[in-house]
Amino acid sequence: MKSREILVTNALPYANGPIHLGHMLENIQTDIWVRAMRMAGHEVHYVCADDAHGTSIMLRAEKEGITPQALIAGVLEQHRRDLSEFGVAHDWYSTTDSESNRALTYRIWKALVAGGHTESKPVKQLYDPVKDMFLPDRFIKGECPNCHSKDQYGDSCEVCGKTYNPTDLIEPYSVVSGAKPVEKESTHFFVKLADFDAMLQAWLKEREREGGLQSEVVNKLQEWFADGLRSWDVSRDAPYFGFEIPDQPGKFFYVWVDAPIGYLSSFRDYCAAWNARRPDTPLRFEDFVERDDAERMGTEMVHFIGKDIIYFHTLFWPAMLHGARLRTPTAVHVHGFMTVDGAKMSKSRGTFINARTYLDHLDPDYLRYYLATLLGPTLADLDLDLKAFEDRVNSHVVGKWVNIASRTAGFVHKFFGGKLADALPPEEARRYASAAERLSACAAMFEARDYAAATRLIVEVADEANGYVAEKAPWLLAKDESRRAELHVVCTLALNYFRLLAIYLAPIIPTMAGRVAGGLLGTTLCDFRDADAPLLGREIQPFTTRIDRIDPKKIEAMIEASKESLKPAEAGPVVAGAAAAAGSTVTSAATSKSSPSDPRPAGDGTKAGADSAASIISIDDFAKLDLRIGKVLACEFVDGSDKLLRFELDAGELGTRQIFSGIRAAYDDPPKLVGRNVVFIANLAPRKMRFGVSEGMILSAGSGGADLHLLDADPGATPGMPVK
RNA sequence: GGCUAUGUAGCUCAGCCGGUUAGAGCACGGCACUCAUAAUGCCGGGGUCGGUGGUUCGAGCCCACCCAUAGCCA
Repeated sequence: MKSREILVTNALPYANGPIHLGHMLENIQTDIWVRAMRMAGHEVHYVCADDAHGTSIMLRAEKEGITPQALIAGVLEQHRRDLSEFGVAHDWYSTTDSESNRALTYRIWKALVAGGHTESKPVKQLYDPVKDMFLPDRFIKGECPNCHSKDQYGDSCEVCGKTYNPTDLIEPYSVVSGAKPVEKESTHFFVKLADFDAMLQAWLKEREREGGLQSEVVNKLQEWFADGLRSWDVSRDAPYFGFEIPDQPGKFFYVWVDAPIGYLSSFRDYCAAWNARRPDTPLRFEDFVERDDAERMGTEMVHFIGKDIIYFHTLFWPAMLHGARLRTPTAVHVHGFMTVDGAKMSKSRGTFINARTYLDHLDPDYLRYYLATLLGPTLADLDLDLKAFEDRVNSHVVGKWVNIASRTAGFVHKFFGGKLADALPPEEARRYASAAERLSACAAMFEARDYAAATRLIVEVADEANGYVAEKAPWLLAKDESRRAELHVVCTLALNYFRLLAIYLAPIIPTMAGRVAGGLLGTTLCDFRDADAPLLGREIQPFTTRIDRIDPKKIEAMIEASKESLKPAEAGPVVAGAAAAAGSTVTSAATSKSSPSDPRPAGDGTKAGADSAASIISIDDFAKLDLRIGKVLACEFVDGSDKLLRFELDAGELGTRQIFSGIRAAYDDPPKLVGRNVVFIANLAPRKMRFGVSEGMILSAGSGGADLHLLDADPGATPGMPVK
């Protein structure tokens, strides 16, 4: 198959609250897709960002007594950490409150203005006379005009379900100040969607035909055309946290204008960083974004979103792009929502689970696996049934898959010096080929986002593997010395079944699959084609990597902790909204503690949000680093420190180096690291520590704490070799 | 209220263009095995396919209406 170049995004989490399991559903779905497409040989760029603007953020920052910039910077850090610890491997994670996003937003707006696709007209809206601001519907409450329930929001009644206008409320009041809102007129700016009617209908049909849009999504959108596309109000009055509209002081872009543009500006920042590091193989932003370039290059742009934000992504977004002569999305993949134990996530039941709370108790790959068994290409909602979650992960992952290796590897070490057989006899070769052939269908299932089908197939083959082992009964063969060759073959095939399954499980449970396959077989899992031929004649390691079963006590503890976590957060009704939504306009228990920090740095094209991962350096800066391969000669705990490990590295021509590294939480068995090649900075100024002098720094990936992973070099790298 | 979806064994789901006794996994019961993290293998019980009516030689699958659930309604 021809290798494709794909820009992938998932919806931007709102920077007003922590990542919760609803977000994780989407991020996991997208991440599995990205990993699978890469394993199928395609080039995928996966970016995301925080959605940082809007009234909610502004008010929340005010309430906490900090600037909105400080608020979103703190949240951004949390979001990045939570997502990366779940194994969601965004290539770039930015924020919509960046200078590059401002520039792109302005460019698109100016193109729309120049094309005559905008208009302005007066709009009457409810206004808070005390706070001096216009009130979005969700910031007005009052008595429902239909059922007379008290304290209902301005757009719909949660008791009777009736939708209405905020002006219909009886005894309305502002959620912000409590004042009675008054009607006030203001000029708003609009995008004339009707200009794009024909273009959008054609685009929808074409995308549906090519599989870029689910037909139920296109069906749903028909109602918009049936009623005739109205102009879209894209402006908000000050005070508002967002981008001011060019030449219109006091008018700001509605958050939904610059949010999707954030996909592109995040990607632009990523391209800049990429090109600084790899000028020889540049990544051209234009090839993915400019209409003509994208068409010429055949690049794709794929969005993953929740069903709540369909129309933003399939009407407004393509219209804006088209109006600005930019490429439109190749695909918008829509998923349903997650419920927990059959009901909406509920704070009081403890089923409103934040990503962090989950991570405190359970391994992220468990959830990734469980969700994969449920995820299909439809908009149907998924239920996290906690009992099923426990049972299925324990049965499939541990009982079936890991068990294959765990029950056969021992024989290989006991009788065959840890080496796999050099060849398989015809029956076993046929079995392997047939399993590989059947599993190869997984690649297409992953691409079609039918992970449930892929896991079904994987489980089927795992069952077959266990059946094979039971049928051949290696424990009986082991008792008969004359049947050693047979035993060798059985274990070799079983371990190859295991490896085969690991390859196709890798997109779903990358950490577990990588750890087990790496630890036992000494192989990496990054290409589906590795499944074509079995691993033969190869030495394997003893089976020691445990994948623990889910302990139900940990699930209980997580639920308890989720109940706890909302207690300190009752800060008042900033916004409530549909709390279970997994899309981008989600708010929830406010647990972020942003430290007071400086406001936005001067706009110079670098990312705002003030943090390390993003600023751009020149090639010269990079050249200053002397990165080297070091072979671990010794590694031990450091007395008096619970964070540090002491390393002695063989640095080749540089001699030996002593380095203290704060990775003890992630590597609690230091002798195991001896013999490994690591990457370290050789020209870092030596630093005297209480325990001795540290002569460099060892590189590891991750967010800190137990989430740190040493970098490995492929065979061929020798101590002292420079890393460039 | 309108629209789009969803509703199949205790649980989570699969059922291609309507076609013989409706499938899987988990859970449950029995047997076997003891290599393996009480893991695995074999056998079994369990469903009027949300409801009602209709089209058809034949419907879980098509049509109508109803009920429940979810999301959206610029």
